[in-house]
Amino acid sequence: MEAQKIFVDYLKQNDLKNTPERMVILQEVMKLDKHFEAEVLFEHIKSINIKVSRASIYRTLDLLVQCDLVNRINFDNTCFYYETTMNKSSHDHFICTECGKIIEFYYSEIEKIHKNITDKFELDISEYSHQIYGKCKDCKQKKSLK
Amino acid sequence: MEAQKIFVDYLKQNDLKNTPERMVILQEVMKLDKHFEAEVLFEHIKSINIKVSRASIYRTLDLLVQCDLVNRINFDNTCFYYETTMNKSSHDHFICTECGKIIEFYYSEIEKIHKNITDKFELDISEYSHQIYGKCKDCKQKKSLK
DNA sequence: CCCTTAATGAGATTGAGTCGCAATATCAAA
DNA sequence: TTTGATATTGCGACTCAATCTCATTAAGGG
Repeated sequence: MEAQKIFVDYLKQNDLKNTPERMVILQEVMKLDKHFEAEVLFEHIKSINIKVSRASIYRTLDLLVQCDLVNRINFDNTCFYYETTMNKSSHDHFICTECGKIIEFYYSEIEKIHKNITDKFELDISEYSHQIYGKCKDCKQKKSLK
Repeated sequence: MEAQKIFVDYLKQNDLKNTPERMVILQEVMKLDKHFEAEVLFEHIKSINIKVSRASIYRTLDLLVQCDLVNRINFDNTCFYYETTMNKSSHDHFICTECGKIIEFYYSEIEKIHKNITDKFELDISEYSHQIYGKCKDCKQKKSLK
């Protein structure tokens, strides 16, 4: 299903209004295929001469996370990062602490673990966060050359 | 090995000085058996009439993390949480988004995944972060009674 | 077209965490 | 011991993402 339809439906079902600001934000977010920061999105939208306030950026990103069009990820505690979920399967991230490079990975075991925990403790899992930090191949070699 | 000896050795090996502030912080941290916030530790130490500045709390916690006596965990992006590693094996956390309850869990598959990724991408993993969010058994039931 | 209700923008505010710097303490070597 | 190079401390100022306030504006059902 198309992202815009999902979002519009979500708004309607929750008595929220379909505003130009929300549509612009969705549209620009869907163009991004990498992880991005709220501030960067704000600057980007400003740079194409569309006026949307910082507060609306944050508020709308929250909505997009709630209707599962966007994931919010906490890489480094400096700020949240966002990524669209469309055409992407569940995945986790490796972050190189030297150069910032990000490697996405997927292991079905993760899902099995979550299923197991859900059953064992009778939980209702809504989201999860799994990041690995370290040095990537290149940075590891650079380091050892010194 | 005793925590204090590990810390003192670490300081010596890195040309860092053994100061009363550092010893007090270590001592108070080791008394805590739950996850705690830097600010709470700061207030606690102030409350027992020991004078250590906020900056020293943060700086010393960083050192304790570096010498592996303490883990730094990012639960909710409001702030970092810390926990001692002594007498504890590697584990991850489930955080109830309703009541804040934390369940610790361990699956050896996580380590296998990390080993696999390390080999595949030739990485050098230094740390990882794995949290699951949702409702615990109690909060799930409360919710469904409404 | 109205009217209720939600949304927006601008700027103030928050709060964890960091930084700069002068004053002070540590500790190895003399 | 005493000295001196260097690390550490504390304080307060600062940063910066994110949130909040609130007056104004807009959406959209009836």
